[in-house]
Amino acid sequence: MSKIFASKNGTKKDVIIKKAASLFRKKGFIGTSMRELAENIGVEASSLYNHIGSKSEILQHICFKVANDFMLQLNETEKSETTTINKLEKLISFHIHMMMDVYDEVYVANHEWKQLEEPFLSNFSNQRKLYESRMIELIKKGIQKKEIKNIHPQVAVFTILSAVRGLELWQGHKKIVSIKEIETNMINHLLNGIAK
Amino acid sequence: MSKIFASKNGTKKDVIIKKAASLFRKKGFIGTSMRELAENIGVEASSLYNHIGSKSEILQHICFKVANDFMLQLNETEKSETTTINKLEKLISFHIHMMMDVYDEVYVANHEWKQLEEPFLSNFSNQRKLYESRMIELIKKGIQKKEIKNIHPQVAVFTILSAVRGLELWQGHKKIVSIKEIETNMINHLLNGIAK
DNA sequence: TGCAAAAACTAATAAGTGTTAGTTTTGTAA
DNA sequence: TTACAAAACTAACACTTATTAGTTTTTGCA
Repeated sequence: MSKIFASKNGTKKDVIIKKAASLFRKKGFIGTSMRELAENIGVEASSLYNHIGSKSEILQHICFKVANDFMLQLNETEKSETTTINKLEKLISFHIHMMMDVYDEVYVANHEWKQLEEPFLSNFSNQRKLYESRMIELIKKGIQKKEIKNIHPQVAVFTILSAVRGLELWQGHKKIVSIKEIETNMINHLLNGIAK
Repeated sequence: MSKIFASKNGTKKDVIIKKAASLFRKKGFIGTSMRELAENIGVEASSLYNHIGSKSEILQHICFKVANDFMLQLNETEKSETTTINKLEKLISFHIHMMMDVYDEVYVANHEWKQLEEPFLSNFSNQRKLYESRMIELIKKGIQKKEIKNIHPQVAVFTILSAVRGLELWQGHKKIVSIKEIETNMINHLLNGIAK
């Protein structure tokens, strides 16, 4: 059944999660009811449970998909043989494109992950901390190699991550300023401030 | 009644709003029930309505108090006769201290303002936009005076605002890294990247 | 065409929501 | 001590919540 449907948009589960991401972003996880989600899909609330286990499971899917994407990119960047500044540039660029391409999902992962239930809450929180500490290590190496000024690595990482996270504020301004322009300006701003 | 109480912590309304800010930050505006808030204060939910008009009114108080504080500081900074870089430094410093001193309130204003009802929602949204555009003007003048590189002012403002907003991530790390250290590092990072 | 499975439906559950009405307790000042 | 007002209480309202059970419809394949 519905194979054509599936080949276009993925399984119905995928459709539900996609729509949920959009609603969770706009109204929050708690602020979005299963009835509202169902109505947006064109189905009764109870029918959703033929495809998903619970409301919380939807949030898990969204958050861990995003976390996984960022982790994979970090793995790849760490492996690549290039300068530290170049690695940071790659990471920042990836953040920017994720924020633009899968805005709803990234936003929800950033804002609603605290609504996850255990053990997912701890798991997600640990992944975030791990991501941060690996970026800190990256900067430390850059300082050792004298590519980067003698700054406080942790503060630098938080500043960079916060700045790119704030790209969510750009939603609605995308027509006025091109993504490319945002990208080059932000990378310059954030890396000129620390590069030697 | 309770005049001693009042002189210490302000009116009972103030106590309610303070506790609400703490809960709203941890569990979100919708995620916090009036019963839960009441229990945290040591009272029945209905008793809260002797001091506040509605749940929504609490959120209004929090959001507009914060917005007002930032606006006042911006007014003062604009008036002060100093370099543009110095003005930006002042503003960034103010953001950092607000985030550290009234963390709950600033966090709630940043994350939960979308739950405001009209006309407060529009009012708040307009204040944010006004704040941004006045910072953009500041940077434009800095470029004219050749104090600042020829960057995209809007991107720079968003980058700075996002970075300082991200200071909320520092909650819990405050003991490890001193505020002063965070402050000087962030200001250098954010201003070295754009100063000529 | 008939069968089995997938996915929709209706109806109900138990719990929780903000808020109000009406009443009782508490604290202050005369 | 009495009177008044502030602020607490109990109980209830009318809804909304996520989720389940049981049933019917729809679908794809043999």
